[in-house]
Parts: sequence; structure tokens; C-alpha cells
Amino acid sequence: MKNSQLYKGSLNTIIMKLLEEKGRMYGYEITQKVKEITKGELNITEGALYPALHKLEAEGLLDVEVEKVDNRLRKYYKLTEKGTAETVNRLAELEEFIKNMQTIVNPKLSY
Amino acid sequence: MKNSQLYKGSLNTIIMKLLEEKGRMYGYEITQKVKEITKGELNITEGALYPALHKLEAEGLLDVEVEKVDNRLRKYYKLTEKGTAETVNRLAELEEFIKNMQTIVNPKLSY
DNA sequence: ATTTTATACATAAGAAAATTATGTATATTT
DNA sequence: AAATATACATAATTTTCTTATGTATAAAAT
Repeated sequence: MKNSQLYKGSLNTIIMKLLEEKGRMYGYEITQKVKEITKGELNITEGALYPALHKLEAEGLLDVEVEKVDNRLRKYYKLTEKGTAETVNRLAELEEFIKNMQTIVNPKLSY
Repeated sequence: MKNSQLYKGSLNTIIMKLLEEKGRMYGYEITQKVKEITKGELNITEGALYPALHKLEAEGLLDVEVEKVDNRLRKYYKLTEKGTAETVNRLAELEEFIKNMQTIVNPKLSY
């Protein structure tokens, strides 16, 4: 894994944003999608992903539906109403975060 | 503290970038500068800052000079040669990270 | 035909990085 | 005189992740 520690704390936001966009996804699908989007730069580990999904579900932000496809189990996750509302906040936070970090990296461009 | 969890993992990069820019800074000054830059959004806690500075120093990325100003102690930190070189890498990682996160938030703008 | 890789879930042990709480001390403001 | 600001520090705990391991089926490669 060549993930820099910068990604720490961003996993929940990433999951929620993808679910907002795609409607529903299963765990493995999320890891592949993120790998694709980041051109292989961010590889979400299973040890991080599954506990994160379980926690979001426990918090009432995600709903899960189990399906069997090709004789293999899939757990499809989607945002609850509460999760959808919270996603708005998380994305606003992310945009602020990006803006702030850009200001730190390149203070000249910030006005 | 209203810090979102997104900032987790970015403290070292923030410290190093500020030191690259200002030459040398002391701990408290760093917290104030970051608060100013982010318009109060990011408040670095002392419990995070001081251990981080000590670790960067132990890794040979920072040098420290103790000074007494107005009868109060200040520990001025600056990048070592190794630290300056490493800062280049960290900033490149940060730019990649920001790019990737932007792609996730706004997939339409990414091509 | 058998081994490896891919798909698909899960959890436990440990590490890393933060929060929260607490402590010391001086200077300034209310 | 009390509260806030400046300036450092660390210990206990929590959060989040990595690493390692486990189960099981399907597809691809040797």
C-alpha cells in the first residue's frame, strides 16, 4: 500500500459520497471504484472498509441489503434519509478542508 | 474544537510547509498561524502539536533552538536539510491527495 | 488438473495519530 | 483579583488505520 497518511479520516466521506452518487454499492465494489478513480493511488484495505461500513450502519447512516450474485454473497449499502442529510454536511466539510489545505500549500493564491 | 476528522494525518505536512515558508517558528506561533489561515476553522491542539514536533525532531527533520523572550520560553523549530528534502515529497503527496479527493467530490470536472 | 488470482465477506492484534484532561509558569487584560 | 493569553509538556483514552488471518466461490493461468 502506498497510501499516504493524508487519507486518514477521509474514508467515511468517500464512502458516503460514492453512495450518494451511485445509489447503492457493495464493499468490494467500493474498493475497486476508488482504485479506479484515483488511478491506483488509493487502495482501501478490507480491514479499514468493513469496520467503517458496519459503523456507519450502526449510526443509522447506511442501510444494508444482502444479495446472492453468482453464488457469492454481496452486501449492498445505501444511504438512509439521515445518511443523505449527513452527507451534505460531510461534503461541505470536505470542500472547506480542501480549500484550507490549498491555502496552506499555496498561500499566494488565496484571496 | 470544530475540527472535522479530515485533518487527521495532515498535521505533519502543515507544520513542515509552514516552516519551509517562514524559516523558523515556535509551537504556539504555529497554532495561531493555522487558526488565522483557516479563519478559525482548524485549531491545532497542544496534545497533537507538541508530540508531533518532538517526533519530527527525533526523525531528524527539524532542528530546535530554545530562546527566552519576555521572560517566557520559546522553542523555535526549523527544517533540517533532510527535512527540507522531505517537505518536497510531502507537498507532492498533498497535491495528489487533494486532486484525488476533488475527483471523488466532483467526478465531472476530472479529465 | 492444479495452482494462482479475483471476488466477497469478516475480525483480531497492534500501531499511529489524534482528543481530552491535566500540569507548570509568566504576562496581560478585565 | 480573576480571567485570559502566552508557552511549554505529558498521560490516558479514543479513533482510525495497517497488517495478518480466516472462510468461501469463481475464473484464469500454468
